[in-house]
Amino acid sequence: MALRERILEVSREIVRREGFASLSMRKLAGAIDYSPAALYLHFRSRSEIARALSMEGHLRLREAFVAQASIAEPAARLHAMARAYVEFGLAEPQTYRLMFMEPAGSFEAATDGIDTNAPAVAEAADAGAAMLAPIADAFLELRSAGRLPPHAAPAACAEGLWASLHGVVALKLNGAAWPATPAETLVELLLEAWCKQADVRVGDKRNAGTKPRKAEPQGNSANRPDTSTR
Amino acid sequence: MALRERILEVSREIVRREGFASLSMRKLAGAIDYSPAALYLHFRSRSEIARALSMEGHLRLREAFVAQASIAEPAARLHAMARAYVEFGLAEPQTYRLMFMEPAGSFEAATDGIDTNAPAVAEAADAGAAMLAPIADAFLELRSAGRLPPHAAPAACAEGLWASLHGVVALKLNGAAWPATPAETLVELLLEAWCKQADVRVGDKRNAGTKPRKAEPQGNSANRPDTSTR
DNA sequence: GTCTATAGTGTGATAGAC
DNA sequence: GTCTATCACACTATAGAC
Repeated sequence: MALRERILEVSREIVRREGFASLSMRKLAGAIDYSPAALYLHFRSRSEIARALSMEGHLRLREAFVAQASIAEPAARLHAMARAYVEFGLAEPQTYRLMFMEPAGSFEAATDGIDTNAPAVAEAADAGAAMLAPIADAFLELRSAGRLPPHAAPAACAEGLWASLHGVVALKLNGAAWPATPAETLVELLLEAWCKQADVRVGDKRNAGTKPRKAEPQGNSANRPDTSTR
Repeated sequence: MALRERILEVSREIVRREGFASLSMRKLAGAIDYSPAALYLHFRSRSEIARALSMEGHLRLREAFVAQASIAEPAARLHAMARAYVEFGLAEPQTYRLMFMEPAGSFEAATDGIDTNAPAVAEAADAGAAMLAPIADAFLELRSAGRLPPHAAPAACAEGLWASLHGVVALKLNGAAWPATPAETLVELLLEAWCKQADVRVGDKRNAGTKPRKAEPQGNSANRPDTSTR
């Protein structure tokens, strides 16, 4: 029983270091000093391990978002969440790959049964919804405050911003020469474009910069609460 | 000699249909009715074929951009190029994957020699630069016209917009449930955000929509010149 | 230039003994 | 629960005959 946890633990480490592609059942078995066959007593297949690890990743990402929830000003909160997202992706490239850059069929093909397939898809959809919800909330607040055109659907905006951030991370992870612009700069540009209130930056390092038009009163919200969800 | 072309031709077709991952030397050899060994007389390795196909793709993408070059209004040109980009990605998912979603090491590892490695990287960088240049040009025009904040570097904006578009395409190609919003809608949102002149849509289908504030005179530029570069 | 044959290495998953 | 042994594949790339 503890073995299942141990398998996940070691898998997590291998994936983090070498990527899921290089996680083979043989290698994994060797790392936990068991025979390959033993793995199949706790996981139906290699892809099921992938799904488990992916879900773990989504959980961590969600926690990173929750840690920003106390920021009252919606644009600043969006900023913080966006930065957290990109930081997560760059800090754990292989986990991010597993979560967002694996072709859809990979996991579904694993659970071949029709019944067992459904929960997998639902699980993935839930993870997506849970990630997008706080972003959409922030957009909704922005729109309610008249800082966004009324025809901008919060859900669509959230997906659009997410896609943009994913683009930055994905290109950076590929390690090519392009884009040459640092990820942080790209994120700044992105958010400046998405919510046109770029001057509102609560409790951030470079607050003195450019044009400080409107200082937000709730500066205390910068003290992010500890990630005690864990 | 014609064999090299034939190899590329068949490879292109296989990749287009099944993706590069499923292009094996055996399968390829079978498809052209030669032995696997014959392939290595024209290509050093499988990855060299990948590079060739990727470059072909970049060429086609560039042509799609050139076809929009006659649109005088920079925001409208950006719109058109963005749409062309996403259309290309969605129309040729596997080629797009090969071009932008393959980890960087894939091709470089192929040409193992140190001398032969350099041109490969240069080639890739050239392709990136050639793709970004027209986008950056449009942003430069926008800024010169005072329609973009002066601190927005055109090159960075171009990379930012590219990353955003890539994010949309990449997520859509993965075939997951998210994002649920159609790609076209996301692109509209994206561009509305990036260049805040969303009402300028030259010669487009849904021109009558929303708020037609300023009709552009050069509607004739919508007739894209034939892609005769080929 | 092109072939046959094969080396060498990897993989996921399972049957059946203990 | 765990093992050994193995099935049944796939792959890139090369050696050497023609």
